[in-house]
Amino acid sequence: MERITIIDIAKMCGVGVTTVSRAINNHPDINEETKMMIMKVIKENHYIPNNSARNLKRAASKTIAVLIKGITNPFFNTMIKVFEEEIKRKKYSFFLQRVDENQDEIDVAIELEKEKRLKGIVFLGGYFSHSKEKLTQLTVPFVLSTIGMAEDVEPNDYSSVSVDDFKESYKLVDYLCSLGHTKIATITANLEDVSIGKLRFEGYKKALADHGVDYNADLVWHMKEDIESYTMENGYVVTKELLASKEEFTALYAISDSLAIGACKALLEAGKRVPEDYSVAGFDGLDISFYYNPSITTMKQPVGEIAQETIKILFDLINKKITHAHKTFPAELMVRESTRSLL
Amino acid sequence: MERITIIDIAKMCGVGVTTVSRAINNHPDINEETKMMIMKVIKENHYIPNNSARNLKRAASKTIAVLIKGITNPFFNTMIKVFEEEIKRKKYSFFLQRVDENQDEIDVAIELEKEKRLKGIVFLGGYFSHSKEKLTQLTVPFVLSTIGMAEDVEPNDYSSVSVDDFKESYKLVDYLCSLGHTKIATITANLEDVSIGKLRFEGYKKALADHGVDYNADLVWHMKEDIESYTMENGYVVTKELLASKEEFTALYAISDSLAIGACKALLEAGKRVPEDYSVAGFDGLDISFYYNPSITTMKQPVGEIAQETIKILFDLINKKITHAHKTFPAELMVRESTRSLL
DNA sequence: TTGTAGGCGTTATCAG
DNA sequence: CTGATAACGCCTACAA
Repeated sequence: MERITIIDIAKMCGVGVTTVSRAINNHPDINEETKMMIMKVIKENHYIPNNSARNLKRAASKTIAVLIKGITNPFFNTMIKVFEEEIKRKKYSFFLQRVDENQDEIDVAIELEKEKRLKGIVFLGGYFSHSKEKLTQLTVPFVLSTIGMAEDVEPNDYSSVSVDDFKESYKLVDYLCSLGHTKIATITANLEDVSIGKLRFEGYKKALADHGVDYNADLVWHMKEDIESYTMENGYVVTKELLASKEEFTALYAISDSLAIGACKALLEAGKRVPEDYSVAGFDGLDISFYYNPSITTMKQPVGEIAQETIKILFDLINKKITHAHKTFPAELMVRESTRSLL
Repeated sequence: MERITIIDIAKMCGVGVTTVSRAINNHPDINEETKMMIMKVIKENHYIPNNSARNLKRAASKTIAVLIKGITNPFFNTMIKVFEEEIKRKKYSFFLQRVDENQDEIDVAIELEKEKRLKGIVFLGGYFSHSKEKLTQLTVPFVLSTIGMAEDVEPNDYSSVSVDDFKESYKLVDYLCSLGHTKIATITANLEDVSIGKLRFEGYKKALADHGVDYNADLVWHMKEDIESYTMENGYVVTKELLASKEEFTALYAISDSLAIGACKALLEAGKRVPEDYSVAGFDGLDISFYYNPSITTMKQPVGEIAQETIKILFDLINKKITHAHKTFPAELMVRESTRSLL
């Protein structure tokens, strides 16, 4: 099968390559009729321009890439949809790239920026702890969406949109305390975690402290390293161990809804009732937290708004209206069936 | 910020571009020392080769693309992971591309094939009804994984791996009947559906017929068009309508687990018990079907095996061991808490 | 409105 | 082992 190129089309049409190029790219300087004719020939011969060649030649394309780390996260789907809509509305094209858990997203971004002549980048998920030097290798505007940042990164070096994980986590545990719970177990990230896992855990500790509840390390359980993190399975397994430990508790705070659901399952399987025997709360506000039985009390992240604001900031950056921006949205406490008052 | 190219690197190293190229691509014909030196300069200057230029020049790359339609489907994640592992194990690189619901996957594939010089393609999800003419525009091997095919497409024109949706759906409904259920409502696809939705529905009808149960159109409910299909929300809304209709039934078969969960929620909210008042069954075998309360009886698709076989066939195609192949895996009936016997 | 020719950054060829 | 140089397929001055 011969590769058919723009030159072939030009020959078939008896015109120059320029004209064909113009027909393809909706260039104004072209006769409508010849354009029609060319397009017809193109269709008939199933000619498709080679993107590599285009990108190579083009000085800049109007495309925005979204790099997503940990495609597992269920609420990314919603965000991606919003990104796509907003980007298309601005007449830019949209490119989604998954980046592996153990890949450096900045490296991927740099490569992609050159390859596709990107106008902007959105980083979704994962954890950022790159040096300023690395960050400045990115020559196009970028925004971090729902991403944990290392504390030592200069806020002036990047833009971000997210929820205040510390504060919102605090609110949730505060709510649990206000229901009279004092023995609140938690399923949280590993100790080395420095991202949202840590923030949510800090919120937990602070809330307990503010309620005069002594911190009890025996109530703190970490996700299993050998199971994918933040999954139902992880919550399930950890909760089984928690139960087996005979440690007393009246409420369980899992730092994600998926963990919470796994926890509920483990509780229910052990013949316990939720919330009669144990209150359970999650975090994120996934759809399933509503559909689960019992429905799960959680902090709902305003994913749509986060996504929208991300794009807004990105375009402000592109249009040089701003040099950087940080926006945090409040999460919403969804009080549902899985928690009850002890008072 | 100046774009730095291979030529710049060559100059800085005092060597020719060829040598630099060799260093980058691990070509054997190069002195280890000069290679070291060049790599060092590359690192220091953060030089990154331009992929567009590479793809343009390269005759063929060793990359396999996976085109996925409807990223929403939760079990695709598992499959993607397997694809990635298997492809990397074969020393090929892996490229994942999402294709929009209303985009023609073949068009995307053709474009990508040229751009990236693909060696093979996996199509995941969606529905296929392309003409032979269209299919043959694809000059590289491809395999359809978990995809519904129109009946009029020549099996010799493509390869596929999936579950027999008709047969497995039949088995599930057969099981429901064997529990003594005769009034089995179903939440299914729209009438125009010609893909897995139709197949599963046909399986439902056949099973009823074989058990001598009269087909009752009033028990057949279709997903809402204005809500994303196969979602919990869709199952939830439809089931509310079903309940409001006062139509009598003892079991509900939703053609996906997500629909089934939405259905359960609607039932539970209405004060009904599952399975005491209504048995509920789903299809797919998602993780959540196990974690839900009650756990959902379902047909579990062997997603890992399907993914593995997909890659195996793809490489057989690439190595010209075969010209096409079709493989169907059996699904596994998972009898769980959401269904009960009437006998 | 149309065509010619040069170059985008790499890799492959082929001669040193 | 190394280095010019010609493609790869397209876009875009510039000239016609």
